[in-house]
Amino acid sequence: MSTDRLSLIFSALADPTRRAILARLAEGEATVNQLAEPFDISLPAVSRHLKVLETAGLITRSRNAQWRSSKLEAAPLREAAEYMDKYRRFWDVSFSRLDAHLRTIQQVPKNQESGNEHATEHH
Amino acid sequence: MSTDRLSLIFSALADPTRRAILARLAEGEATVNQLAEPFDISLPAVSRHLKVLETAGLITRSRNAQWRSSKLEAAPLREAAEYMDKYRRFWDVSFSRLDAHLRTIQQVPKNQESGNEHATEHH
DNA sequence: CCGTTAATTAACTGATCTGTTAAATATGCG
DNA sequence: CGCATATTTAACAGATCAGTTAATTAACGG
Repeated sequence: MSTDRLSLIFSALADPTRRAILARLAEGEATVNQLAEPFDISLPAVSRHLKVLETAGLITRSRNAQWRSSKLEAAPLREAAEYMDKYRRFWDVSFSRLDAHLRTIQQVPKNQESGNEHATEHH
Repeated sequence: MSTDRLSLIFSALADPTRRAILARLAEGEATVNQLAEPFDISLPAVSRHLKVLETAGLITRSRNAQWRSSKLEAAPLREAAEYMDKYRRFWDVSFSRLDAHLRTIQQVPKNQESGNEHATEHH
């Protein structure tokens, strides 16, 4: 029984259909039928995927008449990102406590417009 | 048929034993027996976990006499982190193109430090 | 060689996953 | 109410998963 949060989150993310559903929800809330539309699988199958995502905390759902709207929830994604961050030093050659510290106090300006700013919050 | 890289990575990470193995490997290479030592499961079970991690690209293995050493590999973790990063705006309230721009030119310091809550990985 | 140690493979089991179709439930509306 | 629409639940099938024990392979060292 792997009922710990991270296991729930990672196994929810392990399915491509569920990741596609999350990607869709990143653009806004949607009903089950709307979410099912791009896929070749039955509605009950989508319903079960949503249940998995809900159990992992990746979505919340509300009812509006006979429609159930799904909404992306951030917390578990953040949790997963924080897990990855523990391993950042293994791939980010420019990552070290010293380097992070320097970036924090110096705020080295970036010429690129890719707002990739994980220097301020984490470590 | 979910043989895509991200699915392999996330399902490898979905198991707490495998995450514990990765955590151990973050401290350095180790043999199968050394990796198996903390767990109550058989050696073949650990061997299979290593196979899963290897298939996901999360470790590589080398042979030294009768010992097989496992080594943590960064690329898949980075890949997973980059996936998460696409959703960063959903949890990081201070994250947006505008906000990143403002931080770049204004140098707003942020010193919030969150404790490392999920340190225990074993089951 | 032979015995020992390290690790994997084989064969099997029970549980969980992903999908199906059919039936059930929930809600709005004429 | 009674029908249509949206969604979930039930029951089932096949695949994959995580574990076991027993057998096998690989390499070293007397």
